[in-house]
Amino acid sequence: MSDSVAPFQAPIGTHDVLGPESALWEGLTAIFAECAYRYGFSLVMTPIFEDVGVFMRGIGEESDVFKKEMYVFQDRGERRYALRPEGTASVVRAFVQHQPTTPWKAWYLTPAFRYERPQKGRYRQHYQFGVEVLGTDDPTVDVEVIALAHNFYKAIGLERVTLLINSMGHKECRSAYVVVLSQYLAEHEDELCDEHRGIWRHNPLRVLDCKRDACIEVTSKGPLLIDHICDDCRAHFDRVVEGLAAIGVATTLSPRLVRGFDYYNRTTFEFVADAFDSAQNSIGGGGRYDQLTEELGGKPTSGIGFGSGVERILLAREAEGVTRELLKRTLDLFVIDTTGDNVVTAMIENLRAAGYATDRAYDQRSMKAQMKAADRSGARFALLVGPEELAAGAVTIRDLRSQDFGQTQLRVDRGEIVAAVANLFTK
RNA sequence: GUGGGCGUAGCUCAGUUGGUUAGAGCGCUAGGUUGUGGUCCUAGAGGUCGCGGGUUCGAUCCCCGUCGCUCACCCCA
Repeated sequence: MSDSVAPFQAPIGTHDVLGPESALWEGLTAIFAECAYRYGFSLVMTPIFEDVGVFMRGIGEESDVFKKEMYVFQDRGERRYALRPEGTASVVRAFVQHQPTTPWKAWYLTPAFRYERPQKGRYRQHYQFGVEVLGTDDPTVDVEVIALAHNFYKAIGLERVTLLINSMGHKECRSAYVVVLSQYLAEHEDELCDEHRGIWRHNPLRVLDCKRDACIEVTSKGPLLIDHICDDCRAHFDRVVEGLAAIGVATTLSPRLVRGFDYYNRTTFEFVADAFDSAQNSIGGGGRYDQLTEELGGKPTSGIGFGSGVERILLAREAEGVTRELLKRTLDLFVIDTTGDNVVTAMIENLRAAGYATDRAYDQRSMKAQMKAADRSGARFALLVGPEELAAGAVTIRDLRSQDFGQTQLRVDRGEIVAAVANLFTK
């Protein structure tokens, strides 16, 4: 700590990830990338900030996320930019800009920013894995996107995850339904929760998503969107549900599922972590957005995507008590050197070049201190070089897992080290 | 944006119904023992008790403000 200046901290609602937790992040990322790869996706990277219009047109001017949670700023050229609050809009903008051949399948890992009060599972900067498919409205792709997510959760050890699914129909279905719903809500206005009683007209669909008993009571008896979608939308939805059933993915029809971004139509879905008892138990979700490319100035192109919050995945894993390691990140070798000779530095470089994760102590510490460091490093073997070994051109190799305090250590010539180590690891 | 809880060593936390030099465990450093590590022993470093103001003879403890953390609401990943 400094004498005069208070130490800086990460901004509110953001966090640093250090080891050993960061190994979990590496593992999740590797597994997600592998899942995406198996489904034929390739990585897409887009800027974390975009013209404000991308999100205004994308997630919708009227959405809460756009109205009160955007990080908007002006650059020196007076351009109005925003940090991305979610992944889809930017990726679709990139699609419109570059017009890759379709179907275009892209996956990403990105930070997302929302200006809101942080709490468990909710941050100002969080991370999302996601995939998008542009250029087809084949229900098969809906099935595959959902299956990818399903398999990803399974691969990282989550078992108690429920898939909620609904269809929002297309634009015309929805506006017709809103009329019916509004009529119904008007008749039952005084039964709604305090929050929605006065303002439900502003966005009737939101009432469906209300978690309060009063609203649930009313809407559970009211008209359902799924019953008011057109035949085409219904057929599309049925194909999705049947497709999922055919590959053994269990679905829970959730007629009241309404997601927060305006661009969704037809298939919408959400993955809920049952073990994570919180209002933030939604670990991922997505849906179809067949009008979004047009909103962003492109040709009409169907699209569907899925996003999942990394922090919430980790909370869900914790809640389920999943302890399975995702990625082995342990040291192979720790070199103890009391001579400070460059011969040792060269030897270590050789071991690293041969593929062994190798660390060492610095600052010419005592043998005891270095042995202790080796022990705590988690390395499998310690390689010791003292004055005696240096003079003899040799190294002492010691198994740090054994309890015998070095009675079985072996000594090899420096030139034979890589071979000797390889031999030890194959045992 | 609104409301609750919290803020003491690197980490996890005690503690003082306000009273002289603020504690523990872990970690860290040095030394001893162990054939050169994991156990054990000894010693040591490290704290403006978040920050600012007030009450008081005296505040880490009480009051106010502020910043931060945390949890909840709205909404979302």
